[in-house]
Amino acid sequence: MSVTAITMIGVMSRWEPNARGRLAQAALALYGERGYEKVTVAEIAARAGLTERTFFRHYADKREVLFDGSTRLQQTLTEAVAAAPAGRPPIELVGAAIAALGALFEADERREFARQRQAIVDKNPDLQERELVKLSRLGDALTDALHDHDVPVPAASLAAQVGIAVFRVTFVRWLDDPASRPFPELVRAAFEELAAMTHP
Amino acid sequence: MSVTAITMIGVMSRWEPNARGRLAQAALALYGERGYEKVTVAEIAARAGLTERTFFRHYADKREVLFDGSTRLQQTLTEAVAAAPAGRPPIELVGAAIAALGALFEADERREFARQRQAIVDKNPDLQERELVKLSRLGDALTDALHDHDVPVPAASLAAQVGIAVFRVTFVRWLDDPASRPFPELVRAAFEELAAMTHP
DNA sequence: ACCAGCTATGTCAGTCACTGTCATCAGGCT
DNA sequence: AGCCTGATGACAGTGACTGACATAGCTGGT
Repeated sequence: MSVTAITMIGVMSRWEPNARGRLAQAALALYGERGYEKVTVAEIAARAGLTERTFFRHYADKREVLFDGSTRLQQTLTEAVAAAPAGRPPIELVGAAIAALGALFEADERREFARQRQAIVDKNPDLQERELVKLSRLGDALTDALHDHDVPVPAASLAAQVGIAVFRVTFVRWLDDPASRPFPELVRAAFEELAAMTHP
Repeated sequence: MSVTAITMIGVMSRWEPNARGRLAQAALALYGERGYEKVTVAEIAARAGLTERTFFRHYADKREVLFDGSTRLQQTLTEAVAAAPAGRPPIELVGAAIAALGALFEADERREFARQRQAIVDKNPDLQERELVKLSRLGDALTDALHDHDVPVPAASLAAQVGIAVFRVTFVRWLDDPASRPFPELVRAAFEELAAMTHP
């Protein structure tokens, strides 16, 4: 049993596997301990048992290591829109897509990871800058997905923008929720609030 | 007549005056000629007759030199909201505030400057990143201004987001407009489109 | 007129993010 | 065994940005 499940299942890599994951873990730990600015890339690489050069082969820059998940977020979002039945109102498509992100947030470790990550990002303007970009790209992807699903462009971009706004709010609530309610439930509640707000 | 009007009117500064403006002008020219990435800060400073260190005393970083106007934008926006009569619907306040930005875009040189600047920003992801941040902060400021003007928070943030979206669209149209219509006129037209879109 | 302080600038050394290039090493394939 | 490939290491270099200190010209008071 000295061989891990991953080693048995996955494609065997040479050297120590999962260099990318080790780098991300090391970065999160160090950023959390000393703050983003006071950590050098060389230190992250050293903690992961690698060199600085290798860090930059896995991540485009020092910030990107905290935003790795955004591609999976985008992918889940567009798949959910594509899988939805045709002819539904745009806001409903968006609601379903955002709720579908809950699948990525199920495990408790995920929430703990997200919490640490968010605490770091909230303390640094450069990281907030990058987060804005990621959310903007997420909105663009959502707009495209809606458009591919026969939603006319103006309605699509508006619905997508609203959807991203709801996501931001809901994500923070989910991180802070003392009752640990599941993410899709909070999404549903947020969209109901929104409906009540616009239909007095 | 060898003494310029500025020299006669303004407060005489030591050395050559307006170092900040010269840096901005040099940066715009060089970024335009060779692209943002292929220009060094030292080169910008040299063209302005200054040193690299002085550049960083005037601008926080290499990008910021292109985003100097955003503080005046923000100021104009909040003043316009504060000056509006109370009790009007939020979207109307926002429309008036965005239209008020036209005062900053009157002179033809302004349009030419904005055009050059936008061409540069559109070619570089780092600059686009910064632009997103500036627009986001503009939205925050607009939200605050609306809130101070007795608009409840949810309506304020929604109206502000919509306002920023309209601003982005209108600004591009204004830059490209072959008829050179004034900015506030285009803003009005955009808000009418929006109204028609939401009231079929 | 002199001195003191203030402010914008210059100078210099240093850190660190990021890149290009070449060497190396382990495993798979023939 | 020999070759190829993909991930890594080693190393040098560029350029953004910072901290510390020096200097020059103005400004105010005496």
